Amino acid sequence: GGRQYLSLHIAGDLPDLQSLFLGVMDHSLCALDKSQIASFRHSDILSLLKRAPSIGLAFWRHTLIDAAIFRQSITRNGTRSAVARVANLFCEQFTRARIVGAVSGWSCPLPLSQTQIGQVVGLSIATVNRATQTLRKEHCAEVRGRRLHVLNWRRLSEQAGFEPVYLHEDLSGRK
Amino acid sequence: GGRQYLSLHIAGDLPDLQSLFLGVMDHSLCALDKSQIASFRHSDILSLLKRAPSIGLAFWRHTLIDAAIFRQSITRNGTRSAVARVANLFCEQFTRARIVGAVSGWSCPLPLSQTQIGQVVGLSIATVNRATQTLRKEHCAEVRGRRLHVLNWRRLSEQAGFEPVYLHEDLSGRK
DNA sequence: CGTCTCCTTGAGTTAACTCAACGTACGTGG
DNA sequence: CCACGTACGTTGAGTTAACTCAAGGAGACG
Repeated sequence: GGRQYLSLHIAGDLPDLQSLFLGVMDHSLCALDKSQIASFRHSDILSLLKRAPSIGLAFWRHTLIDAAIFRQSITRNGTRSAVARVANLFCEQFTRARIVGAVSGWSCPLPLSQTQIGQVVGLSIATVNRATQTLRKEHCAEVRGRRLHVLNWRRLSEQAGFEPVYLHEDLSGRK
Repeated sequence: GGRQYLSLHIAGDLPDLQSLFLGVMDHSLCALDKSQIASFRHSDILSLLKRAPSIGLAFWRHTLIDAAIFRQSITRNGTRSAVARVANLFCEQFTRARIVGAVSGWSCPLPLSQTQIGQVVGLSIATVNRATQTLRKEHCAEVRGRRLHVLNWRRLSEQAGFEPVYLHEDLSGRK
């Protein structure tokens, strides 16, 4: 029943670690924005990991955070209303952009059409449109020119039920 | 908006690898069936990984499969109808049970009430009830006494749109 | 100027939800 | 043995949130 976006990657992500250990890709990647792509031979990575095991642990940690983001998608698209889903997506993208330093003022990149937002949060385009309008009218957030502008973070994250723990941005959490 | 189950673990799974590298748990675990729990000190695991790095890679691979299962949950709960969601869950549980040898004949454990199934696939109990009845009437599958009985695998997996690639059961896929 | 993509809006339909009630099986305590 | 409580599955009626479909408007671009 239609396309489903599984996750959105931003600068610095390693979107294809899966292929390192699993023979078959169960999904595909596509670029939504201007991208630079670097590719590495599996053999090179594996020998790097052998020489510097701590890098392997860091990659592994990255995988764990990806999984946490997937979990968040499940709860977001599970029980919540349309407005809450869209608001939650906005919160996540803004927070992740902040972590990698892609925020300027109260805005960050959001290279998604409303159709694509719908494919992320599992809603039809009409519903997405009405939800974004609600958020705009309530001065929570708005999208202009492929950028997300946060107007009132507190209200937005309340609408979203946003709990950013799962992003594990506190790098000192490393043990 | 209500409880949301994120994933179901079965015998042999390592449900808490996350805590190894991330300081905060963003979710909790609960037992749905009789369970035996083994716990290990992080320090012990880390020193084991140092001595035998290939075990680390195997754990990492496990994490990647978990992530693949999360992705599948996202598509399952995203665009599909109630019957398709429930059927898909049944297919996944049956296949995973088969991989670990927990299938006897055409049945496997399914220690979930209809309420809990709803919390997995994001549906109300009434809808889950009607969906399971549909599957039963169409002789696809039925649940009796906390066990899932598959009556017609082909029809069930068609209803489910089930594509088991993501479970990566082919261990030779390891590189 | 035409075309394309995207956003917007309205009207009608439907799938799923909510709420409430009832049946059945099972276990427990009197 | 019976009375009771509890958990779970089942069913019906009414409501609603989201969907579908169709149309129109704004902006970018050749």
